[in-house]
Amino acid sequence: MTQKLNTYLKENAGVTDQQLEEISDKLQFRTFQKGEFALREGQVCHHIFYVEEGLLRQYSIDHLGKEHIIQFANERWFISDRSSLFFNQPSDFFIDAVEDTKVVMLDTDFFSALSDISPQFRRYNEYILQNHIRQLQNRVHLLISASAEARYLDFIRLYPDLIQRVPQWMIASYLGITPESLSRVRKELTKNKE
Amino acid sequence: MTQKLNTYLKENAGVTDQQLEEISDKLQFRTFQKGEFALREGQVCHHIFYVEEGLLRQYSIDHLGKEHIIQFANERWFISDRSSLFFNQPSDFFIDAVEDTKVVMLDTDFFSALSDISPQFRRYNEYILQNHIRQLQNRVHLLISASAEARYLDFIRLYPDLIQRVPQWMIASYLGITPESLSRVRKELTKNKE
DNA sequence: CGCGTGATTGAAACCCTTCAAGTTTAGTGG
DNA sequence: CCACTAAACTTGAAGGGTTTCAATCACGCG
Repeated sequence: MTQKLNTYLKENAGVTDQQLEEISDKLQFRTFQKGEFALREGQVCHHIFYVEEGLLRQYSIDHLGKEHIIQFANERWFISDRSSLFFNQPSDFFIDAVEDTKVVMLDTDFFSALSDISPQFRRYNEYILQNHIRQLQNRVHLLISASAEARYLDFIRLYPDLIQRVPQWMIASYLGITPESLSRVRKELTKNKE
Repeated sequence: MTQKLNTYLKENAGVTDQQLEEISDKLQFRTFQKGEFALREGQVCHHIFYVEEGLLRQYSIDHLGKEHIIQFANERWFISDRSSLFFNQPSDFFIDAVEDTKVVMLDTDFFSALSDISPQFRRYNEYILQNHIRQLQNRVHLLISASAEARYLDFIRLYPDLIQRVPQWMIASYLGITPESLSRVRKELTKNKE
């Protein structure tokens, strides 16, 4: 058992060492090099990835070959195609490494197994899901109501650390605009600061 | 206990009559007339609403006074501001009735209480949450990658019944476009069919 | 009937995209 | 450590999709 996920679950979800022992067979460890795929379109997703170090992203490629980034996951975040995982369907998405990344791969039933033996984790799991819903709802709200500039400002407010680590064109893709547009938005913003 | 939620939980989540008895104090029944509010911006949301009959919508109003619809909920759907409910914060949203609507109002702890006494419901609750995430992810994906026309086509594919029940300007608001744009999109579509 | 709400249509404006070119940055091999 | 190259970022001009504003039309309801 890795130290980090261990610590994370003990601190945040009140999971005990003994409980972690019981389900240790549902874990694998891996590293992905920058650019390496954790999931490809068409595959069924069999794991939830917990990022110990590094950065993963989930994205689709449309019929014009353009990438659309659904989610980033850096340290202490879970990422997965829950659609594919939970409903056992081929994924529409890719997941790959933006940086060299160390992950823990959790089996499909890791969460339910841990839920069965730990009521505290059960609540924590619900917290994770509710939080995910909240975040997605926020994003939908921004996408239907806010300009490119407002969305960018929200992004840097929410994920200030990612700005340093993610190339600008990926942020543009996450925001649903072109790299050129983001460049111009940033130019405007520095202008107004002076 | 209303017949409909009762039946729903028994059929979909394997909940027993006895279990339903135990938590019957966490339920209230209400009707909302068309236009009546179930939740206003600034209030803390204390319930999850299960729609037995009718149609609710959740939306925000921006600084220009424009409405942005986050979600519709018709028969057999749950709706709530989970952000406000789960994290006990004032809501950014309104929920009101698009049609006269009969609902069951579930207390904040209804779901966790039922989860504690029914492992089957626990899994069903997780299913609901996962499904919600899947739906929201899909919507984010459409919003960052698809044109107004494509988003509208997706809407009528997913919610064919709502087309009949929801005024066009609300659909536009849900899609993140103006009523005028939606009108033009529809005009184009009928043209191409001929 | 007349009023209000929702839907449509047109013209101009605006935001963002596209395409193309140029500049900067980062990584690689000599 | 420099030279080279590819990738990322910037900038400009033209175009497209969507919005805005205003006017008109359609419909249901008191």
